[in-house]
Amino acid sequence: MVSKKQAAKQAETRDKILKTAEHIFARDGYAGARMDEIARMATVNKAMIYYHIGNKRVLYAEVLHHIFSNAIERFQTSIHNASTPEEKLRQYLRNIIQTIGQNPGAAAILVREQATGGADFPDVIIKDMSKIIMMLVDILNQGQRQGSFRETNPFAVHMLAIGAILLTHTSYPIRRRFPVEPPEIERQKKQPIEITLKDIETLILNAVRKNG
Amino acid sequence: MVSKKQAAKQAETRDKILKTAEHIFARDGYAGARMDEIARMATVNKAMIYYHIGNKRVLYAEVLHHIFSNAIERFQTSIHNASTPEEKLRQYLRNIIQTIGQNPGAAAILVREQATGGADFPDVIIKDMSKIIMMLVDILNQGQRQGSFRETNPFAVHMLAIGAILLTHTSYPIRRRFPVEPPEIERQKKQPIEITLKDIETLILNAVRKNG
Amino acid sequence: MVSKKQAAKQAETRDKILKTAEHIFARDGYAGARMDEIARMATVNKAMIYYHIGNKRVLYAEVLHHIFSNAIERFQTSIHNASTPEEKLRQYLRNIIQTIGQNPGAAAILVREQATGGADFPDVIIKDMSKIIMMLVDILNQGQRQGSFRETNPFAVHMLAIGAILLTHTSYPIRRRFPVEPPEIERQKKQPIEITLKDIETLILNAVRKNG
Amino acid sequence: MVSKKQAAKQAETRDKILKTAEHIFARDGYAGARMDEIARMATVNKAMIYYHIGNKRVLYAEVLHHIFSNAIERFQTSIHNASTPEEKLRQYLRNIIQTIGQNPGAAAILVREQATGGADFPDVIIKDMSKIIMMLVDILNQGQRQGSFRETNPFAVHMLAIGAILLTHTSYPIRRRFPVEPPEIERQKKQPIEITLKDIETLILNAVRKNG
DNA sequence: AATGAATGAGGTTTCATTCAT
DNA sequence: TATGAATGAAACCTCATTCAT
Repeated sequence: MVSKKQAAKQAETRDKILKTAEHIFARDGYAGARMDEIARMATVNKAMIYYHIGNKRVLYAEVLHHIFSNAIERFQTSIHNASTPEEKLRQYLRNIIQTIGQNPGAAAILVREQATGGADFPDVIIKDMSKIIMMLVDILNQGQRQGSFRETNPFAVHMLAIGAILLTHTSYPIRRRFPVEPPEIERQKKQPIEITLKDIETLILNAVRKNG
Repeated sequence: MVSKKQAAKQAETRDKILKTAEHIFARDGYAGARMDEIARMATVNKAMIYYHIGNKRVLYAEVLHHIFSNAIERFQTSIHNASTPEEKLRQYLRNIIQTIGQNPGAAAILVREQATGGADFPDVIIKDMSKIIMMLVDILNQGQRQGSFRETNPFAVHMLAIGAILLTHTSYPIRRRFPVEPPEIERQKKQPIEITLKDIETLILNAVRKNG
Repeated sequence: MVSKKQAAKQAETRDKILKTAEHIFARDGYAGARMDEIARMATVNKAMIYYHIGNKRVLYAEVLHHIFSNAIERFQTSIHNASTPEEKLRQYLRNIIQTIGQNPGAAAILVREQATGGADFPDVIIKDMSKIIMMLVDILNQGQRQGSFRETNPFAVHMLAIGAILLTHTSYPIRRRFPVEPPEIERQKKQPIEITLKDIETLILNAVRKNG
Repeated sequence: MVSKKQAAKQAETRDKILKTAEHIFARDGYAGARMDEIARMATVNKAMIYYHIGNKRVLYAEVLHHIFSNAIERFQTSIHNASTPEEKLRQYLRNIIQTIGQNPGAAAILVREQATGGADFPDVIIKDMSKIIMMLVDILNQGQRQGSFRETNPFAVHMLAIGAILLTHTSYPIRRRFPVEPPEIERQKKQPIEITLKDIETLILNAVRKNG
């Protein structure tokens, strides 16, 4: 007999834990994260993590899952609405940018995972990522057939997009430390992340389109 | 009075440690790496790491330094030989590709460090990275003035280049796990890393050139 | 919601650790003491020391604090009850003797700390020691004004008292190894610690009183 | 065939090691002392300590021996020159004071050793200390028979003398940290060690003499 | 005699996980 | 459910001692 109130509270606790865990995993990586700190920051007893979720690995998987299930869902919708391949590609890139932007910590976790060779990536997620690439393949193919896109290697385009977006996010704090000289460059250096991302979008479109 | 033999052996030991450490840090990250394993894999007594180099943090810093001082040096040379801005940019990209390709583990470490916000990055290295960007700025400016390049945001171009190259390297193991359907895509998926990188190079050139 | 039983057990664990630590620190000194042994002798998991108290330094400081706060409290009470300065001085000495006698290990720790120049002594304790000296100063002054005590240097008297008492305690095991000749001396050598202390008390009174 | 020069240099090295070791052992105690630091401070290769002297225990024993053989020798001479028991006692106390004063570090080591129960004290030294007590016994007996001294417990007198002198030396740094109030006491607190020792001498004489 | 390198045992501390209440 | 206490494995680091040159 679990009352609704209890169920709600339980869900809330679970959520608090996951959100905190995402933050810590993003900051410290899997090995660097401490169950103690996660519990403390979530104002939850350490044993409760084990009770509600499971051990460190499970918690990590859950965090990944949480990030992705949230993200991919929102992702797949808005592309069909676009008409031309160019518009679709633009939509596609904006989706990725938005998705990553809305999940603070997600970028860092993703990037780290890549570095590990993704040994900890659950298959579900791999499958989801694969779907995303296939969507890109479709868009590029369509554009090629219509004559508006060049012939390109979709994996290379994918690397370009994801790599640049992730790096832009994760390198942001470092970038501010760069010493640069001419004042005009200094201004560009300080520009907000969104502008850089917008320019990346344009560059990728230029790279793919037949002639700008 | 230290014999030459001893001095040589000492350098060798130091080197063995650093090389092994680079490998392990790349694979497991800072927190995940184990001093024990580094010592074992380097076939060196654990205490020797502390004797020759220092504690874990120092070892890590040394590894970073080793990677960068090796890399950046090789880097800055070959660009002046190129004549046209396009050729220079190509040279520039190939240099980055080569440099990262020749330092196994460097990519993973770099990428992780980004994820941390680079808190552990020594200033020297930041300065070096800055120099690399400034080189890119010069090349892009020159191309613009000559009318062969579009007007671009150099930071965005930098993110595109470094992000894509790093991701291509670090994601290589994951990529092989992608399930993809049409056999022609499957073939592309399996293509060696060098081909993807070549295609990335082309894409970036396209993105920057006025009209391909 | 912590049950009373748990709270009691917690206090008990803390106490067990502190008591054992006092013993070990007294026997082996700070550097010589082993956290392992303290844990084993206290029948407590090693990590519990860190959980309940802290690292080795903190444990040591806690032990010092424990000794002193226990001691000084009991100390300051009984002197006011005495009437004549002579009686007060006697009371004072007996208090010190008792206090040190009741804290096995305290003497050794104190003595060692002196040898270090007390670098590790918390200020609180220094202050407490200072209070004790000031009490002695008062007693001696009062006796002088009344004409029953000689004019003396209170610091010298303090050294005499504390030095002799501490040494009597700490040197007890060594003393038994002294080879002495005439049987009557041998008998004195073997006398229990309390008799020596009593005689020290008398000697100090004689040293201070105007004429025995 | 060892040349004289070599022998001299060897002795010099030995001496440097012993002197440094005395200093370090005095400061850090046996367990706290580090062979590394001793070697470094003596500007001697670590292995040389083992070559010239032996392992840590042996080094420590050697330091103790060095302190005592130097000290006790000088000690036993000058007492016979005195005529009255009172003069002899004064002579005796001054000898102890001087001996301890001239061996910086000796006091600290001695005091620590007492705290350990002197487990590491060689028998030779115990015997020497015994001789010193017997000298005191003789002086006190003589004085009693002549009617100038009270009947006293020689062990108690010995504790008084040694305890106070050692404590005065070892506690000197701590004493300066005592907060004391009336300016006249403050002045006394700051007085040099020699004055306190002189006053201790007087106090002990008063304690033993029949009527001051 | 002298040096720098090496060794191995052991010391302090941390941390994921579980237990008792 | 929730808490503080407990556990044991292992991680980092140190240090006395020895070796090779």
